[in-house]
Amino acid sequence: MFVNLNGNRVHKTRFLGELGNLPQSELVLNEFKYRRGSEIFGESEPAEYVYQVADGAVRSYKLLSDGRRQIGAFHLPGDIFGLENGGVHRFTAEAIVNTTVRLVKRVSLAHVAEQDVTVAHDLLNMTAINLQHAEDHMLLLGRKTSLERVAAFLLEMDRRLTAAGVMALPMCRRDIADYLGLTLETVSRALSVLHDKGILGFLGQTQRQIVLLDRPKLAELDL
Amino acid sequence: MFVNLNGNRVHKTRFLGELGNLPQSELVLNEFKYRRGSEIFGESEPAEYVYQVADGAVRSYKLLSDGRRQIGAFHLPGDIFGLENGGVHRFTAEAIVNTTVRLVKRVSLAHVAEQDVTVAHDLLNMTAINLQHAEDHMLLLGRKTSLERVAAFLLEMDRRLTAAGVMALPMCRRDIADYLGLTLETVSRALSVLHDKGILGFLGQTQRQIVLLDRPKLAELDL
DNA sequence: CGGTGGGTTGAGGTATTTCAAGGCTCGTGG
DNA sequence: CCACGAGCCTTGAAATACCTCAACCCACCG
Repeated sequence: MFVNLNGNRVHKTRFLGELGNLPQSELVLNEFKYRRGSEIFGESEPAEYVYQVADGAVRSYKLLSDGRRQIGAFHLPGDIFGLENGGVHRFTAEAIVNTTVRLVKRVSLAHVAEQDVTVAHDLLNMTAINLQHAEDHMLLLGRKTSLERVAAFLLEMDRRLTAAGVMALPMCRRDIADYLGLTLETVSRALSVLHDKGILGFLGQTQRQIVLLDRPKLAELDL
Repeated sequence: MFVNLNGNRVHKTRFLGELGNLPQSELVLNEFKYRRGSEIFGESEPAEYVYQVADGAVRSYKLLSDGRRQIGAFHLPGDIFGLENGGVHRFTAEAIVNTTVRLVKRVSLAHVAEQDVTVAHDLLNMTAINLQHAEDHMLLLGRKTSLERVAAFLLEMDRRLTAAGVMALPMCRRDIADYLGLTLETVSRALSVLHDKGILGFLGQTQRQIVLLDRPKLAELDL
């Protein structure tokens, strides 16, 4: 083990799951740790690696020149991100909390895909899943009210990261806002409304741990 | 030639371009005509065919239960649409004007892709292009002002369909609005602003033919 | 302990929507 | 050939959902 320039720790491991049963010999790679807030890759940088979240959480986003930010996706343990068809990243990716990622060299993956049809198939599948998420998110961003957006967000997170009834959100209100095309105040108010309606509850004082008390009512708000 | 249930005309032809150099024998298929406003396929219908616009224009959109609509993309001559990785359409597609499409059976395409690596590659490529468009559109929908959205729309259409300096938009203001996450009035006002600033001009009384007089200024508004 | 990084809440401002009126074009039918 | 209605577009005025600005609270941490 050693330490890289960002103070992030590094050691060897193997890529897991989702990419079919890869011939592991081809795809041994590094495991990396990124500190809360540090950048994993930048928009328009050459895409050298493909990443998988081992532990933690990642946001990927685009910026406008004046600093407005749109988060396109949150990546949670098990998720693969940074997969590009062209050679260039189209988002910036940052660790939301201290995060461990596994990575493979993009070219070696492309190489394997040429040999192995199932891997090529998996690549297409993953791209299609990303596309579907983006399509659903366009509907949310273009046409839903703030309450509907927050409800949809909670349901998405509930689906993806609930352990035993409690949702421990890794991201702050500003991240949620930039994901939903709102301001952090509007997100906060929408959560308060849902809380007042008895649809959700908070655990602890941190406001990051949420319990969904009435999923059906939340689903009604989604549409 | 014959006429189908919708009164749309049909005859035989061959699929063109974009899918590499397909072994054409495998992919002979029908050419179809859809009348202005008619549905080509519906959301969540099984995806039997993949389509290419030969002539005309198509919108694909999602609806919320109360009728709010988000158009995810416009398809212009040469564009392929209705390509699904799963077996189900995730948008409704409608002809904006009288439109001719070519179509191949999805299964036969999948079959060819299994044999031919370059076709599989093209499929991934097309999905990745759709993904990129959706990602860019999320930024627009989540973070841009109405003027920026309309400017971006004009630049996109300029790039995709300008013939000799004049842009003949096939879609109405409401379609543009539902694409940009705005109301038709807001789109109309934004166009008026751009017109007043001397950035664009109208041709004829129809307001569908637009001339970009100052592309650099328009690009500034995009960001 | 004081500062910093979240988070909530209130008050006021504003971009966009909603509602409404009017104009133009085009197709249809008397 | 003209009248009429439907569709499309623009523009104004009023309403509103969301944003901005600001104050305050709390937890955490050097």
